[in-house]
Amino acid sequence: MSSKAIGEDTLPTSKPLAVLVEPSVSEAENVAREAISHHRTLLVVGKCSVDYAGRAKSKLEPGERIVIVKADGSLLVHRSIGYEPVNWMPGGNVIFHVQCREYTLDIRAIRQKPSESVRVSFESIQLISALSLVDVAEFSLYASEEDMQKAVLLKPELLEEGFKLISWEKKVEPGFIDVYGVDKDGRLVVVEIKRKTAGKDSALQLAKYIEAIKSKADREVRGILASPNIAKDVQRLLVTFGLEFKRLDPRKCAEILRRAENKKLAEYFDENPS
Amino acid sequence: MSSKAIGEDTLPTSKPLAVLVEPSVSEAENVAREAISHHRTLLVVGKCSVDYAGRAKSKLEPGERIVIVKADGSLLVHRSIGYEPVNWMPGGNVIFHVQCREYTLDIRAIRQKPSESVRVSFESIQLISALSLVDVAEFSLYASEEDMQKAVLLKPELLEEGFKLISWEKKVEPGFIDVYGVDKDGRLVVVEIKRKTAGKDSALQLAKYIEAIKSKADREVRGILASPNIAKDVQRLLVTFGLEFKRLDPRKCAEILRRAENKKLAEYFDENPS
DNA sequence: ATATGCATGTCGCAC
DNA sequence: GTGCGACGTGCATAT
Repeated sequence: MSSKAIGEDTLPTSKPLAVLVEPSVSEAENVAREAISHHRTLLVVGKCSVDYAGRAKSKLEPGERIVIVKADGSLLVHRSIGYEPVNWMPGGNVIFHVQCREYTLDIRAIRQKPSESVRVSFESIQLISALSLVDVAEFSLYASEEDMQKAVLLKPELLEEGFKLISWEKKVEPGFIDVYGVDKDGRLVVVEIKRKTAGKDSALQLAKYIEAIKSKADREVRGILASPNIAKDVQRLLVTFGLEFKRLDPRKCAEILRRAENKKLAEYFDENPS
Repeated sequence: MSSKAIGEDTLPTSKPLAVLVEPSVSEAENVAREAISHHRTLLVVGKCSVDYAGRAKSKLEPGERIVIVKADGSLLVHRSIGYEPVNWMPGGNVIFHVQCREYTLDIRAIRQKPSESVRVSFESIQLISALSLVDVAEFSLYASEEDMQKAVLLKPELLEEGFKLISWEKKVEPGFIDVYGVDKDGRLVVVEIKRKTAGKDSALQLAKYIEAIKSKADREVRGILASPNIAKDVQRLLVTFGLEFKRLDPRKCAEILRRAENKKLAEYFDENPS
């Protein structure tokens, strides 16, 4: 989970490779050409028009915007309002052409599959900068295991249609069962929840719980391993023990909790401690 | 369709309100606070970490990124690669807090509905700029009427299920029928295509075509007005003449043409000139 | 390679 | 306000 790059703390923050305020288009051309050819990040603020042709066609009359060209070839044109770029090009196999015409600086981005192109034509530039952004940090989007359990308790149908909750954190011989219930056919179900990719230990743990329940209830008991994913070799284990896997998306769980309004939920769980 | 703002050509391009290269966090704080409170555009490049909590949760460890805060309250955090922002806040009812802590500049964006917040914490800043972007230009995304007709000819089901093409640009007394065919029940159908919002003239023209066909064929004839939209008062006219409206999205049409590969399509139409 | 489903989707439009 | 569909959706995953 550690995501610090080696030397990240010891290296000083990068300086901009270039910053020009109100340059001429030809001065800006050099910066733009260098930045794009060396796969740096290019940042341009200026008055420009934009034409797009490909999956559709579009025309944007002159106005002052922020344009970003990234190292991977993605291009963004942002107006003064709006979350979304008004024009763009997703990164990938994108070819750029930087050209200084009479009084304009043109940046063209072209890609195949789908075939489309964007041309940004600057008639004046307020600010241009070439940047060498150092960013190797990890981005993590998550819900905690507790969050995922709460989501399942709130919406048991996340596991399967017709699942009815009996209890949670149920004490059995080997430990605590995350979620316990019955399926639509009346069979007992033991659920083991894992926040991330489930390993062998999860399957083994689940198998033990099931044995514990079976020995007491003397009924058919299903076991469901609910996690975002399972390790490859766990699949065999599931088959061996007759267990099932249910993919559970932590982001989806997080969204469900949001919708249920965490505050009220917390009260509910405080008042009903398993 | 003209979209030039009054005075747009006579006013000089805006100058950046502020541009600071490698400022201290406290210097940057002033710029950020001013820009946000006056609903300007704020542009920051620097080493930052980002935390998001709301519909989901996310954590982004320190790295150098581009951060934009727009006049409408939208916030974007862009890494060195990728079309999409790694973190963001859509514009609208967003409240910002700018705070200079010991050695960091924090920018927090908070909104309700859905309840979520993003905090960007800068530990160093390469470049910060407050901008007053003048941009009143119109953005138009379109397919030509010819494109829309080609799309309908390629995919008649755009009009309705079971529509069979008979001909196009068919000559009748008052002029040319855009598209002519039969519906799934064998009734004749006359289609009038408009690239933009259809006015009364479109409905009247369509009605004339239908009369012309009826007088010759002596069969039931349906009339469909296909366009992105119809003017409010046209609705009454449609009812009066027993005409129908079918919404036709020019962007969708443009995409259909793309998929059909324009080149081959052009050949086809050249070889089959109505 | 294409087909399918999800997204912190966002956004616009009808009800 | 709320729900529904479209998007130059983008993007990942499964086939």
